[in-house]
Parts: sequence; structure tokens; C-alpha cells
Amino acid sequence: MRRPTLEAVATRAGVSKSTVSRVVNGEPTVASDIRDLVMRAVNELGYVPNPAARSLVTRRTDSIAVIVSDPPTGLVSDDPMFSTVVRAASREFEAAGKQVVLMLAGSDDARLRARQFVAARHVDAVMLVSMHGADPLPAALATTGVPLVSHGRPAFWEGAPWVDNDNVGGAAQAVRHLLERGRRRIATISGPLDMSAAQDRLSAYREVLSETGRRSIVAIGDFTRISGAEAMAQLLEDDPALDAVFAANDLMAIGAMRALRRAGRRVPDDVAVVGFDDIEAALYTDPPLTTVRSPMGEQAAASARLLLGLLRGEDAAPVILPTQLVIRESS
Amino acid sequence: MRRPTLEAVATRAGVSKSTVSRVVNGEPTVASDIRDLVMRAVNELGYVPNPAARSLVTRRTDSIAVIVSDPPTGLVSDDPMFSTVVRAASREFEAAGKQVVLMLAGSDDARLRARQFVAARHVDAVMLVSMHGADPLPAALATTGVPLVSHGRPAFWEGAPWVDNDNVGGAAQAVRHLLERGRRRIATISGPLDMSAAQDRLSAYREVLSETGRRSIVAIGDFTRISGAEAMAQLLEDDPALDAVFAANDLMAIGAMRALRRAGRRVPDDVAVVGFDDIEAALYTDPPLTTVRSPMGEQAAASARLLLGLLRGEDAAPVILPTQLVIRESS
DNA sequence: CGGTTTTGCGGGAGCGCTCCCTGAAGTGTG
DNA sequence: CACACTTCAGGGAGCGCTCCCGCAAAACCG
Repeated sequence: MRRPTLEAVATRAGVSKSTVSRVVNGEPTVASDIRDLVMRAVNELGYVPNPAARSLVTRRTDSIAVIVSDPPTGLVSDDPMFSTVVRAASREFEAAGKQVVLMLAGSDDARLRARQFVAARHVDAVMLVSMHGADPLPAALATTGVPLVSHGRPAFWEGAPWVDNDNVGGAAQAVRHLLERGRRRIATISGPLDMSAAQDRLSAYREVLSETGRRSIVAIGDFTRISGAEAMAQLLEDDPALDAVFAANDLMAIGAMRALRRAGRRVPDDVAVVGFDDIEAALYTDPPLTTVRSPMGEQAAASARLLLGLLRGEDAAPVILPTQLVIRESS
Repeated sequence: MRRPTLEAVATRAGVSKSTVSRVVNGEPTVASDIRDLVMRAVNELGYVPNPAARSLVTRRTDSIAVIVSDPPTGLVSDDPMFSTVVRAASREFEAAGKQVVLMLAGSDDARLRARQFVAARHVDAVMLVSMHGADPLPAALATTGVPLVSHGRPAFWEGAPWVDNDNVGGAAQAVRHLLERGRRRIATISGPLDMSAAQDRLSAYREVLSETGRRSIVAIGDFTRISGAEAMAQLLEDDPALDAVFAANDLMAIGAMRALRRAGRRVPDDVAVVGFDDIEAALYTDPPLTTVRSPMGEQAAASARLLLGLLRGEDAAPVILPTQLVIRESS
């Protein structure tokens, strides 16, 4: 009825618990005939170690929390970032023999639970994903002493290594590209300003425009399609003569293109559009979207590896991955 | 240095371990003044229960594995299904105080690890997501005796309750809609036939067409955009005169629309397109996509609730959620 | 007011594992 | 051949918690 224990295996194999433990944990100091004896007993009984008992004594759990800031509204549901990042990180962790515990830090309640969870050492380490600047969770987690890494540089907080892509360089490249195409009234749709990616992309946009003596035309979105459409409508109202728009991510660029279509503007003839991220959907818009490729999967994998390094006692410095302009037909 | 234990709290509060345990677990049989005393000690010491010790004796882990079949190729990365389903299920589980352990069952190795993981009772229950028919994992998991539920009816296997949407009804509705619009040569792009959703949608398509004496024109995709585009190209080659296509999901419909555009066909003038799922992107295609809304988030939440019910000892029957045709401008 | 039940707390065994320590063989050396 | 040294297996404490049992005091009853 009850699952076999170490002791049962030991009895069956005619050896001690210690020996079975050694075999199960792959220690080399066991004679090979005894090892075989034990392995046979393990297979016959279908023995699987009890992880709770193990981690009670080792103080390791071999699992890692991936904490994703989740909007309380269920609206922004089919977020390509989530899928790409979580999958890439999971693969990396699983390859290292770590379990992934996924936590959504949407509400204050969820954040509290996450804090407690980590404090209870239910996990050995934490990877934070897309944290907003105002979020108190990173700092709270840092006090638990658990190794921490952030996917994306956290805004307003410098307590853990992070991996980000070159938001400033990528955005600058995008805007310069529009200038080279002869566009003169270039607007931008920014992401939420409590996120560092949005801050960086916006300030790079401003920088490049002010270098060339042009003025900024800015609307703020929240990285969702719908917000991109709304921001675009606002921009057209503010400056009907604009001839280009740089959206801080592809989702908003897609929304912007719909808004432009509805307003009777042709892309790229009347208004050029450039996005950021190069999600798969950017290939399927009409026209296909010019965008800045940010290696989100790579970034997530790098974050995961950084964290695994920390766990091995290595120390870790922030990493910035390069981006690349992908020119398609929307500009 | 070391984290405070139950015993430390007990000493501090001047009570026994048992009493502290009772307070921490919210048992009502403790006098309120003693409860306050204990709570104060808990807060002063920053005590957090050790989950490993707890689950060693209770034989519960309060965590649930969500196992998602993951293609080994990292190509199909920004899958809206993944994001929606994982988020919705997570929210449901977290609300019930359960932790979510995410596992990707992409490779045989990963499947083996998942099996071992569940056999070790690292989790109390398992939710399977988008399992393919050929996958041996569900049956393997069933032998562990862990409560199991499947998001989507598994093909070729009847071992656990599941929640699905009305694939047959939805697909039939879509095809009838195309007929009502006067379309006469209606093709379909099916999903991979080892998944029940693909099977059901295809057979409903065939059913409706044969009822009206028309022939089927079928191409097979794998639920990705690119496969939709390829399948569409194939269909145009097979039957250049087709005037409508029903894609078994929106992602493939989006790919199909691109292929149609490239082939110089107008949507819906030359070819009407209907998708399935109603992902958010369906609103942003040009023209906006007619599709069958399947409540993926609801379905995931329902699966989660079903599993939580099993865990409480309730028994569970399969659930089928209704779908609804959403008519936009692509048909 | 004596006896019985109820209430509330403490004692302590035991969950299944790891890892330190001990000791018995086996190996090498002068 | 005596001795030190290495190799490899067993014994057993202890990780932090829950939960059963027991007991004292309070509450209830006729």
C-alpha cells in the first residue's frame, strides 16, 4: 500500500540504508556488485526517493520559482512574451535538473504569498520576469537571502543581477532607420513608464530626435495591442501630419496598424511603422512589420543560466544582449 | 543564522510545540490569549514553517504539476494557448493555495523525468495540457495513482476526466456559416491528427459537407502559423477554384491569410476564411477574422477546478463547454 | 457536591532521508 | 610478518514538523 522506503530497499538487497542512499545518489564509493544488487532491489520495488525527506535534511529543494508579474485583469492574456520566456527558462532549468514553480504576482495577495513561499525556502532560487518599477516584491525577496535574478533590468531597484537586451541601442536604430527613410514627423508609442524597457526605448527615441533637432510626439501604452490602437488614435489626433511611428513593442505596433487602417492611412505609404521585439506575429501583419529583434528566448535562457551559476556559487554581473533591426515592408 | 523552528517559537512563547503547530495551522481549539502570545512570537522571530518537514508527515505537498506538451523545436514559441491556459490555471490553483509546478514534456527524457517526479509524489495532482494522442505520458502517470485531469480530451486514451470545448459543434457552425454565405468549394486546414481537437474539428467539417453533398478539400497543419501558410499554398495548388477555407485554429488561419495575400487572392472577396479559438490576434488581422470562440481561459479554469474537486474527494465527469461563432469580416 | 464529560494543552513518536562516525576488511611497505 | 594506511559498508542521530494520546482543569448535570 505505502510506497517503499530506503529501508525496504536495504532489507531487500541485504545491505544498509546508507549503502542504498549512496547508490541512489550516485556516489562512486560503492563496489559495483553491491551497486547492481541495490539497483535490482530498487527496480523490483519501484522505489522512488521521497523528496520531502531528502530536502528536509539537505536543505535543498532543487526547484526554482519563476515569478511573473501578472495583470489582475485577465485581458492581456495571449502575451507572446510569457510563452517564450517561460518556455525558454523552463527548458534551461529542467536541463539542469531543477523544477520550475510558476508564480503569478498579480495581486498584493499573490505577492504576499510569493514572499512567504520564498521565505519558507520552498525554492532554492528565484527568477523574476517583467517586474514593474513600483513593485515591492523584488526588494522583499532580496531580504530572504535567496539567490535572485531578473529577466529584464528592474526599474528603480539594483539588488540582483539581470539580463536585458539593448533597448537603448535597438530603439535608436529603429528611429534612425525612419529618419533615413526620409520620415520627418516621427511619433512613438511608449510602454508603461514603470518598466525599464519602456523607459530606455523612450529615452533613446527622444535622444535621437533631439540630436537631429526634431520634436518628440509621444503617447503612452501598456504593451498591449489595444493600448497601441488607442495610443495611435491619440497620436493622429495630436498630429494628423505624422508620417511615422515607432511602437515600443510589436503588440502595440499591431494595434497601431489597425488604428491607422481605420483612420484611412496606408502603411507604409502614409505612415511608416516600426515595432520592437520581432515576435512571430510581426511576420504575418499586412504589410509585414519592420521591427527590432530582441532575443527574448535567449534572454530568458541567459537569465536562467545566470541563476544556475549563482547557485553554484559563481558570481554574476548584468548582461546586455544585442538587438538587430529587421526591415520588412511597414517602413 | 539558521531559520527559527517551531520549537524556537514554542520556547519564546512559553508553550509547547503542539500548541504552536495548532496556532500556525489555524485550529480553533486554542484559547485566544494563547493564540495571541504565539502569534507575537511568530512575528518576532519571523517564523515560517518548513514545507519539507510538513509534507514529510502530512504526505501532502500542496502543489500541482501542470504538464504541457512542448515541441522539441523552439519554433512554435509565441503560442497564445500556452499563455492563456497556464495563466488561467495558475490563478485558479493559487487561489486554492496550491503551488504550480510547470513541466514541459517535450522530449522523451523530459517525459521520463515528469513520470519520476510525479511518482515521487512531489505533487499532489497533475493537470495535462494539449497532449498528443501518441503520447505515452498520460497512461504512465495514471499508474502512479495521482489524481489527473486533462485540459482537452486526450486522443486514444480514456483514463482521466477532461474539460474540452465543443469542437464538433463549433466546427460545424463554422462550415455551415460558410455555406450560408454562398461558398461552394470549402477547404479546411486541419490540425495534427493525433490531437482530439483536430480530429473533432475535421470530422465535423467532413460531416457537414457530406450532408450537403460536397466534397472535402483537406490539408494538414500543426496548429502553427507557418503550417497554416504552407497548407494554404498546398490547397490553392490542389484546387485553385476554392472559395473558402476553414482553418482548425486562428494561428493557421492567420498563416493562411498571408498565403492567400501572396497568391493574389482577396479575403473575403475571393476566398472566405474562418478560424477557430478567437485568440486576441484574430481581432487585428486585415480583415478581422471570423472565428469560433472557444473559451480557452474558462476551459483551463474549469480543468483546474475539476482537479481541485478530485483532490477533495469529489468525483468528476468530463465537461464540454459551448463555443460560439464570431462573425467578422473575413467571411 | 461527587461524578462525568468537555475543553485545552503538553509529551513524544515517527515521517524518510542524509551524513558523520566507526569499524572491518583489503592494500602496501620495510 | 607487523604495521600503517586506504577502501568501503553499517549504525545511528537528527532534520522540523504533525498528530495521537494522555492528563489536568473547567464545565455540566442530577
